[in-house]
Amino acid sequence: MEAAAAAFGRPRPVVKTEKPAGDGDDNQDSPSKQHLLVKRGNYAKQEHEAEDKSNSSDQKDLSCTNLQEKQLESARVEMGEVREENQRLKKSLNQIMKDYEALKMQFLGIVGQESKKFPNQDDMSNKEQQHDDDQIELVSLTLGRFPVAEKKKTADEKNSVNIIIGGNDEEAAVKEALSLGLNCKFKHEESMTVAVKDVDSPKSFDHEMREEAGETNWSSTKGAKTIRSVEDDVTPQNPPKRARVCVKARCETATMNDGCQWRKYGQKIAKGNPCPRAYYRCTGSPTCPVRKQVQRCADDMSILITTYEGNHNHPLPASANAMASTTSAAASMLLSGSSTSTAASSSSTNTNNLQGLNFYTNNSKPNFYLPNNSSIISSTSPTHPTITLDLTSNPSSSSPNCSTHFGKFTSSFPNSRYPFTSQLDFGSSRNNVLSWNNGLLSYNRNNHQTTTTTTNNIYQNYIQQRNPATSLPHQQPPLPDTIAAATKAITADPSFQSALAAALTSIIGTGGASAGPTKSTSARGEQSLFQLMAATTTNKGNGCGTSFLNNITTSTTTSSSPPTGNMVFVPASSLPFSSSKSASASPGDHIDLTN
DNA sequence: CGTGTTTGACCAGCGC
DNA sequence: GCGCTGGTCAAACACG
Repeated sequence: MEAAAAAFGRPRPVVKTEKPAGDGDDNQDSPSKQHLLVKRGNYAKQEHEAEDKSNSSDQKDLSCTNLQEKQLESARVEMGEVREENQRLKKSLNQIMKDYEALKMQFLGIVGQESKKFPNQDDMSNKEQQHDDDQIELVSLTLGRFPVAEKKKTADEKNSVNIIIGGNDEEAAVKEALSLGLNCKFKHEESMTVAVKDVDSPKSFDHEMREEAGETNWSSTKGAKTIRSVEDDVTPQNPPKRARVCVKARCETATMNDGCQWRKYGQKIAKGNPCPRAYYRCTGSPTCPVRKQVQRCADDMSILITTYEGNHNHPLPASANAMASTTSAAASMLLSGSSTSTAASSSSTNTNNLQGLNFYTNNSKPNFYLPNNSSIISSTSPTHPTITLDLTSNPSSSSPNCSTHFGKFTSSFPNSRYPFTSQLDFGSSRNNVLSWNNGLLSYNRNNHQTTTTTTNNIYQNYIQQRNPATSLPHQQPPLPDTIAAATKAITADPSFQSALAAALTSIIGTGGASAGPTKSTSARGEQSLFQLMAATTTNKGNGCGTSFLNNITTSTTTSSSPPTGNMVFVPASSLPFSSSKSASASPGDHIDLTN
């Protein structure tokens, strides 16, 4: 209760009032505490003075005793007031929790309706499906402090997805793990099923590749293919949409280190791409349905495209949780946004306000990243949504679209009737710049909306200093207000935060090396970005491990707060990397958080 | 010996 | 029906 109250930035007077006055309390953490302590100190002082007086004169004993009694009485009265205040706070918190529950139920209802709109396929069932039916995992989107998040995760284990956004209030400095709501539970079937063995995987995959590189040779002829999805439980009445989460990032190693344990079970040479596509299966649990495909971009070998499918049905380490959160959140966004595909077909920019989570879809804006719309449209089979978190900033890419966007959060929801592609263009925000440049991921927070994006990008300066020969990412041209607004809203989406943060985590975790889909990935006890950020920010006194993430959103909506500076992440690709087969060692992990 | 990788074979869906 | 393709399986192999 107290923790929850603290999470909402409320003082906690009860603790102090419960203690007897004058017990030598040296705790002066919070202003409220200090306030109470001062009061108590005054009382104690008065009492002490009264005692002195009583010692000096017996005649004054009676009056002093009366004074003490009065003081004691007043102290009791004040304690009672504090108790009342505490009760009010509790009531307020209870009301908030009730509101939250109501909103959550509303959200679940909306999600359920959304999924019904897409009675997609998925007649397949496999050996692992039954298991999943019994054990639908929870995916925790934790952008805040982990301990509570983990506890909550274990508490309400099934069919739930927790999105915990750390509070950004003053109480963040409190040591105890606090979690601030947005603890969204999704009915697994509907929203959260990221997973998915996208039948259409080849097409969407190829399509993304073509989008990225402007390539046209990639095979996109194949529609839905083999459905061997193991993961998602599919009820015949309400088959879930299949979603895939594709993360693009510059990575020189075999795979991105996302914290999970992966076992490679296959490799194929996909048509049109000389680079083989590797298939990995999560080994965190024997029945874990999560799989991922790893393939390098044909045009830019430095770009690693990792496609995740499925939800983990086992506990994940914090670092792995991040990526799981990414996939879940991204898929959630995608699936949520997909419901608006119909509307999106008639408008260039569409807003889907999902329980406060703004989701924008865009299907026709030329500015948006859809160089090859036709392939989506030509899709005849009810394909599956693919959301792409593009953290690559490829100045040298042959694709003009590539060069004009720092980071693209692209989701394609191919639909035979209402195909659309939504793109979250990180680079379009004038306040935030998240970009991969030469393997360096930079986040630039600029709270002054009138300021251009890159002017204050210390990271870019840093890049230039480190590698003057390196060309800076393409300057983001001014974008229409609609896009900017969409970007703002998207970046304000907790799901987006989660996806973004998790992607960052995965990339940074890749570290110099990592990658490895081997057992060593998690054996090293790698540290997630969140943890690193939490430690860093806490040490700096921000007191909130999620301040970084919060900044992402708050900076887009507020211009009053002073700029907090830039954060520069140096991922693996910019560092010497090992070419070992397992590529598990990550000595080069380097995170440079500069303020 | 256990675990993970490699790699050819196999399966299934789709287009012609 | 056939071929192509993506995806998976599983035996052989490698590694610690």
